[in-house]
This record gives sequence, structure tokens and C-alpha cells, in this order.
Amino acid sequence: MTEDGTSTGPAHTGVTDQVCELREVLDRVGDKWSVLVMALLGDGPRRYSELRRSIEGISPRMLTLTLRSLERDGLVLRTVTPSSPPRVDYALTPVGRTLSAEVGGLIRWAEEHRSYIGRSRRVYDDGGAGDLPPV
Amino acid sequence: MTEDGTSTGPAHTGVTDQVCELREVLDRVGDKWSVLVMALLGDGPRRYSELRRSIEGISPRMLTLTLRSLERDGLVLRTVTPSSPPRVDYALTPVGRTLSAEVGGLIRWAEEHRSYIGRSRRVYDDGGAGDLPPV
DNA sequence: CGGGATCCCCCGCGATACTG
DNA sequence: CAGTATCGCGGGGGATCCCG
Repeated sequence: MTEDGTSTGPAHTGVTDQVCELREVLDRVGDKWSVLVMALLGDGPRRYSELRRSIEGISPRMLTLTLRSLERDGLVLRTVTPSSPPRVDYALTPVGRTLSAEVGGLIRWAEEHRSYIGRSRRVYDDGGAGDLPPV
Repeated sequence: MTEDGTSTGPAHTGVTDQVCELREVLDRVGDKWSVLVMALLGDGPRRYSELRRSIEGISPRMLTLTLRSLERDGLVLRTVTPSSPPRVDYALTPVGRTLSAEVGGLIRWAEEHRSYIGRSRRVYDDGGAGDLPPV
């Protein structure tokens, strides 16, 4: 698939072509709140106010924007119940769940390698003069 | 692990706790160029100027910043060869490859669901008045 | 060739106030 | 309760110039 055929890893099926598509997912998933919202919805449907209180730190504006964006992409389903106190529930769609699962892989990677990254940063920030500090 | 024990999906081992760690990975991977650089390096080591020409659109500033950041996290190895024309090679570290592989999962997800997302957006943007448009 | 320094612009995001 | 409208900032990232 690659131009030179140098198969050195599993993460390059077409390089720049796929990266273009990847950008969309990363933009989708890389913003500040989307993943957090999806993680919460992974435990089941939630109301707007539940999400708002659970996340604590998110502004109503950003919560709405995030939910709208996820709904637009077909990852979250919005259900309005027009009662005397209006009620709106949000839930992951099946496709939303598959993305959530995929992101789960990244979570596990983060757990596994967070200490490695932490160590790397310490070494790097230490100046680079002593690249073999005592444990 | 979850507070209520509602095991509804694979993507929530501790919800908010993990999301915190995930943020680091998403910040790492979510910026504009990191993944692209890693994808290129997935085909083998490259020189600075090779990367710069391959990516086309990246400024020297951003390429350097991206590479430095990846190097700091121990994901990319920088090798300086002090010759008459100075030469610097960059390559993925073993851990860098594992992240690259993990991201590969997202790429595949993107390929599989890009049309779904596209359709969802069309329907959503169409107004929401007719939510059952003819195929 | 491989970068650092500097300037500037854009927009993601937060805070606040108001509405159906 | 579930949002919408407006304002403002901070920083990510582009362009450009220069240096070892």
C-alpha cells in the first residue's frame, strides 16, 4: 500500500490518505468535552442536568455544543419528553458505542504508558545533560 | 469499578478517573501534526527536510515543535549526525510504535464509519423537519 | 541543512445573563 | 429544566526572518 513498500509497522495502510480521515476523528474526539460526555453516557442515558452536574466545570454552552455536535454525527441520540418540566435525555447510539470502545483502547494505552511518558519528560526537562539519572 | 456497577459497555473502567489520563493522550494525539508525523515515521526513519517536504503545509516551526514534543514524551528518537551538511534523523521509539498502532484502530474506525457520519450530518443539517428523507 | 525568535491572527472555550 | 445569546481571552498555530 505504501509507496516504498517498507512494511515496518501495523499503523500505516495508506499514510497520508488515512491521516486525512483520521483528522476528522481526532477533531471529533480531541475536543475538550466529547469523550468525557461519551464516557458518562457509556453508563446509560442521562438527562441534560445530570450531565451538567456530573461533569462539573463545563458551561451550559459547551455542554449543549458538545451534545449537538455528537448528535449531528449520529453518535448520540437526543430524546425530548415534553412534560410540564421539560425533560431531555441523551444516550449513545450503537455507532457511538463503537467509537467509545475504540477510545477505550487509548485509555488503556494511557494507563500502561503514563509512567513511561512521565519519566521521559523528567529526563528531557532535566536538561538533557545527564540522560541517565539515578532511579 | 464503576459506582453503580452498570456494565453497559467496554469503554468505561472508571469513567472520570480514566478520562483524566485520556485527556493527556488526546492532547498528545489531538494536535494538528503529531499523528501525521508519527504516521510518516511509521514507514521508517526520516530526516527533518524529508518530513518537511512530505507533509507539505507544515511550517518549520510547527514541525520542530511537534518533533520536540514527541521526543520529550519518549515517542520519537532524535539522532544528530554532525557532518559538513548537518543531518538529523527522526524515528519512532518502540513505545511510539505502540501508540501508532493504537491510533491505527481509530483510523480503521474512521474508514468504517465516515460514510455513516457523513449521512448523519446531511440529515441533521437538512433541517430536522424531515427526519426520514428518501434514500 | 536544521532549526530558534518574533509577530499576529483566529477560534475554542469559559463566564455571565436571559428565555421558553 | 433545558437551553440560547453575547462578550472576551488565551493559546495553538501560521508566516516570516535570521542564525550556526
